[in-house]
Amino acid sequence: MGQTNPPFMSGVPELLLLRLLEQREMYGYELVKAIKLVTGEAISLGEGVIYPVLHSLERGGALKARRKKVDGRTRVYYSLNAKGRTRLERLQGEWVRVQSGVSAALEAPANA
Amino acid sequence: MGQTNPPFMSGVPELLLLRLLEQREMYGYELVKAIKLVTGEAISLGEGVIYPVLHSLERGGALKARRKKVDGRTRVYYSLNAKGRTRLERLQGEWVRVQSGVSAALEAPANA
DNA sequence: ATCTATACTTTTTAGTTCTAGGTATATATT
DNA sequence: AATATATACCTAGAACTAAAAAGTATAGAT
Repeated sequence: MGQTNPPFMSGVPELLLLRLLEQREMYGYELVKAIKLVTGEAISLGEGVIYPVLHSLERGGALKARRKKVDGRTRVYYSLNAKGRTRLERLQGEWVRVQSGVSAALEAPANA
Repeated sequence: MGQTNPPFMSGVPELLLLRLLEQREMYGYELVKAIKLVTGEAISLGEGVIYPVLHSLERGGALKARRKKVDGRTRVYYSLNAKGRTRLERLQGEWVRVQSGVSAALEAPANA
């Protein structure tokens, strides 16, 4: 008892973050802009979504953080480590599964 | 104030229900099985998800309910009305938008 | 007699995401 | 000089969904 699964469609913000960080290290504010960009404006996640996810991924050992001073401002750059790559693969697999399922439902005339 | 948007990935259970009911009238228990079937087991929504959604859609005027007695058991058949068809179109459009956005993010090498 | 499948329902809990605020520095504008 | 905008971080609280769990009841199979 007490063992609950996360909502079946969740984890997309996380998936997007991990996918971007797989390509190169980035900082939070940069990720906010990047997500809007790569999704063609389709998805827009505010800082209030991004930062908490970054922190929880770091706590969970999926991300490594590195502070860097640039132009007097401090940036926190995040990069994937092994655990993060595993997690990315898992989330990506789940997404493809769900996405395929929904597509099937939408396309199927579903009759003889 | 007080005006909040729904989570950007939500509404998939609703979308699936509406899509199935667009094809023919069905009852709750039937929908539970049908969703598993048409999504190729990718998505499995329990009765605790289906019934509340059906009720709220009915209250909102998107669905019409019709009770029917079959073999001593009572079934509540639901069918789409105009409002439901509009809602289906909107949700489907949203889904396609988000789905495309995520796909773009997953596929993009995103560099020069 | 018991178990499984059908059929509906509601309550509680868990979890994510959204909004809205807050701090602070640098640069551009008026 | 003052103000506005962009950068960059952070968090608390609210809103909302969906999951789990349990409950009622009938029919049919073992």
